[in-house]
Amino acid sequence: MHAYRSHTCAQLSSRNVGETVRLSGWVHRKRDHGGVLFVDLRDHYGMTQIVADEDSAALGVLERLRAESVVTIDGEVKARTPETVNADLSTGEIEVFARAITVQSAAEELPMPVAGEQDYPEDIRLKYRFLDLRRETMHRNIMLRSKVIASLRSRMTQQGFTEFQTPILTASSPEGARDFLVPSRMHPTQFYALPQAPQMFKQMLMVSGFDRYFQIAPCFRDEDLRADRSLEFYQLDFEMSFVTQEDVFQALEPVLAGVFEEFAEGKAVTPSGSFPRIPYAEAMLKYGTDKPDLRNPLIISDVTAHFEKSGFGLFEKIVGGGGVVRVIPAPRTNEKSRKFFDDMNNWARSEGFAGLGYVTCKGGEFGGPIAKNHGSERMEELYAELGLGPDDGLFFAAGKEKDAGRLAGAARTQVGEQLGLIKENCFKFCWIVDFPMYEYDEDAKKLDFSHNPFSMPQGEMEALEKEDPLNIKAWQYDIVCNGYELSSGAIRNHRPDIMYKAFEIAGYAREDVDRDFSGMIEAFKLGAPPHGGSAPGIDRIVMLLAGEEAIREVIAFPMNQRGEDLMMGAPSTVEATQLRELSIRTIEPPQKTDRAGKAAKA
RNA sequence: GCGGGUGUAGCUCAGUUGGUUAGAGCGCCGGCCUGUCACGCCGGAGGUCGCGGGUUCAAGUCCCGUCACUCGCGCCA
Repeated sequence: MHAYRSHTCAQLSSRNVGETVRLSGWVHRKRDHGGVLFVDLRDHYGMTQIVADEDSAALGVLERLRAESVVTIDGEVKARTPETVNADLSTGEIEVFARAITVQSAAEELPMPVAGEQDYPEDIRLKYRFLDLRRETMHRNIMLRSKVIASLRSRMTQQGFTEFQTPILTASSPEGARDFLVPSRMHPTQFYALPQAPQMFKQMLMVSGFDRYFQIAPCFRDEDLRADRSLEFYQLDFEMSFVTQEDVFQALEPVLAGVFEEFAEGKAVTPSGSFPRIPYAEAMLKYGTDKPDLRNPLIISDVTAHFEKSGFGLFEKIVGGGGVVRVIPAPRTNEKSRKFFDDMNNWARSEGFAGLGYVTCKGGEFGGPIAKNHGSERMEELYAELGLGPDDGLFFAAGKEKDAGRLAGAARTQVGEQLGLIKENCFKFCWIVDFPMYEYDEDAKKLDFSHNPFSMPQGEMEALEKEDPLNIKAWQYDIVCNGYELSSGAIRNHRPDIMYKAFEIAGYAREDVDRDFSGMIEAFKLGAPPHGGSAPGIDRIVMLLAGEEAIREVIAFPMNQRGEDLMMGAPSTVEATQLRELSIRTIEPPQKTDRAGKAAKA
């Protein structure tokens, strides 16, 4: 017999009754009845009930063992009597009568239990991640992650993509997020950077003629964390040669729709080939964000024109000053109390906005200060134009276009949630397209790239030369699912002449481009195919499929929101000799005690 | 850097208007229990009410500060 097991804890059934078996696993739960004792023995695969009574040598040992101890049980498979069968357990028709036990690892008292699905503080979960990962939901999430990645990989391969690896130690780039830097021992005072994305490398692979690249790529960005964003994350990074935006869409839609259909457990998924395409400007108006949740049926409207002249002075003043008024319908809120509308206003204030106006409507009777001052006749006009019914309320977001748009977008989500309008059990995808190439930077008082400077402008050189830069769109696109940005991509600018011109508009001299992006410019001067791609975020995909609200729930060993690994104690101070080798001197030596409890080394 | 929320036993939480010795469940320790599957019963240990200061005859409760965790804003082409 094998040293540790003849079967897993999920394998035995009534077919095995009478067999002598050996099982190994964790003591999940213990039920001690004195003369008879039950143990739920758990491994990766499942659970089997172990029984011991006074005829068993294992009884005394099992009585003293704590939960989560690891044991090997030798015993016999016995059928359970009909009234003791456990229908909730796949092995519930049998149990194993323990003849002998070997304790592989006796567990001490646990800082958090493994059995049960109760919530525990995240810092404890992260410090004892190995315990947390034993729990059913986490274990399932991590397994799902692996399956999703395997599925993505095979779907990409089937579409003729080739998997590559690109460097982790690479060069810092002035564009984009803050880099993680790695000091070079061999080149004192110089640093490598961890890749924010393998952007340059995948484009270089296209220049190298490989045609279709992909990679499950680790990416690193030294920016503050969010529930859906960590310092390190994985992307399904891909790039294609000789393609238009349309070709990229047709390559990615079946992969994403396919993997979601495969793992969505029956939830509706936007079918491949029918992802709606929403221009950026339209998304900002109708949804108040460039990552709209299409499960929410509410649509924002601009009603600025209605308030150019209005008895409601505040809005008239805002509009007169170049601001806008946007509205979010609140369908069938006639029965809602005044408190509902006031709470929404308080919510807006707590989010840091000036406030959220409202009009109530009950059987066609308007209420609230806006309606009163604007006049019911003009309100009726507005309602008719918006197609609102006599029992629909209305929320108002007014101010500078950027602020009002953002408030309207947040309010759209809040109203949708409060009124229970968000459709559940579905994944609604869309493309956001036609991102502007440039935007006006209010702080720097100059034009700047609004997103990726390496995207091809729509209209190419002609547009750059003739159009108002603020009207130029880029061949740039995002995929959004249920309000999460899943991927960002572009048709790249592979033409040095257009590149120089694009940078010139944003105020960068030819020498700046040559200095900062020499590798890419050089490559593009020696024969570059038109190319483009995208990079869906794998952590977010798995998070959505797992029904979780934080990527930490689908990452085996994540950091907390402060970028700390509480299990490993990272980041940490290092030995002075290590720093000396790297020609590094730290300023303001850290005095803090780190998470592992060890004092920082001076 | 800024704002919201939370902080009471190892864990999840309750704690009234500021008023006696701060409670419950789970876990832990001891005892009992031969059919449980969140086993049950009896008993016990376990608390710097995050920390510091203030108000008060009296603070878990009120005030100020601070720290930790968390969510968001800024940031993230």
